[in-house]
Amino acid sequence: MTIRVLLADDQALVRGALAALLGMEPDIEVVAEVGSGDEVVAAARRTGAEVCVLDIEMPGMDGIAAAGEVARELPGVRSVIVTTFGRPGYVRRALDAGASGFLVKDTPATELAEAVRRVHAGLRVVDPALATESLFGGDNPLTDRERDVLRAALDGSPVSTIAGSLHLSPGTVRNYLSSAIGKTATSTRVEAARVAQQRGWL
Amino acid sequence: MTIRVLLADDQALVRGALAALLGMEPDIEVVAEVGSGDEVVAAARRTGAEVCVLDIEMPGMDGIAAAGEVARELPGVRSVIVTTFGRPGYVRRALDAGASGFLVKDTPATELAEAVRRVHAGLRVVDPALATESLFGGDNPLTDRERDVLRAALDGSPVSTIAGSLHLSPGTVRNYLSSAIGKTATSTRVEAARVAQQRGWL
DNA sequence: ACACGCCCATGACAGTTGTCATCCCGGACC
DNA sequence: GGTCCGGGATGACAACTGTCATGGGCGTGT
Repeated sequence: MTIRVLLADDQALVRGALAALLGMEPDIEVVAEVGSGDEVVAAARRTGAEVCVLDIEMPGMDGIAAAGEVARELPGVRSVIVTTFGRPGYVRRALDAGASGFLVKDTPATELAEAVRRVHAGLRVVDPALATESLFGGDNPLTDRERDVLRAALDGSPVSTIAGSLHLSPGTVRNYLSSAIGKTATSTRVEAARVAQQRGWL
Repeated sequence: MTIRVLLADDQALVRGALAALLGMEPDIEVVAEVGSGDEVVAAARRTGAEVCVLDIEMPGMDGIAAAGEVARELPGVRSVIVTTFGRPGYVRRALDAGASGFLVKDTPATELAEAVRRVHAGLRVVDPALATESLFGGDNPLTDRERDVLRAALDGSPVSTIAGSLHLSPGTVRNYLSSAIGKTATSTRVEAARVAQQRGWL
């Protein structure tokens, strides 16, 4: 009696490699592999997956959103988030969305299978270093609009462009940016956007 | 008689997964795994690796620099670059440094082993889509100093900070930025920095 | 010797950005 | 009803940024 696992990662090589890694465990069987978050629920339902291993950074629906959809649509199916970036805000968002596990890709390869087993048994698994950091790191102080303008400011576009894409007045955009710069303790909109992103606030 | 492979990737989980993937091939043996570019040559020499599979994005020495060191220090040992980002400039730089292969992490998992075999046999392997793009994408038009200021401008720091960290006059920094903005057809320093990075010009 | 390109700098100018005060509107909460 | 907070906006001001002209020094080719 094996644990049926679904794998979601947009990088085919990494996806295949993870499948090979998990496939070496006698008690684990990879029953589905998908390359985007949108396909997760359908594939999990079709193949009867019991645990979903989800990357966050994917085109279309990201791993956190996919975990949320899985939790709503397929009760009993658990999710483990596996991601490159150990951003404090991600952990909170992932667990709130209904994920049961959270690992960063620096963790030793042997621990993935162990995490899958634990999650399958109904336990929660969170990278310990990240767990404390996310508790201490505090909450997201940004308002909805501040997040919007920061996302639009990430690539360094001028205020006029941001205002156009959000259908706001340039002056309003500058107000939100100024407020976000204050909350992130930075001095330019791009610094504020990067800091916010690194903390998982966007 | 198997092909002896060294794996370098800073993400332990991915590294282990790639090892599992390659380990499934009967004619390939993973003889070393390292987490940074600095360890590559020593580990390759110690274990008698014949092919090095190198990620570009690593702390310390990156995969391209490591491939260059391997080519200089261990003639006969070949390198395959495996990276997340298919940036046109990377291909050129990697091949110039002495790498024999270049793959992006979107490629199907089955092709990695095949690439290792080809490279071991003395052939060159380059992702076909990227090969044409890098030929057409043209060369890096930036001067050394322009690259320096763009790297320092990536996170959105104000000119005064960039000038301080490079020991240059603020006016000089603005001149280089202005020139780089022109060459990248952008309108702010951060846009220029991001465009240059995406093309592998930094 | 000369031209060329890169490095480094200064000064001036217009345009953009960050800050602040101030306003209006609509919920939510006491 | 009053207070607070978020969304949206305007106007003014100082600081920063992008552009351009102009200068000098240094190394490489012809």
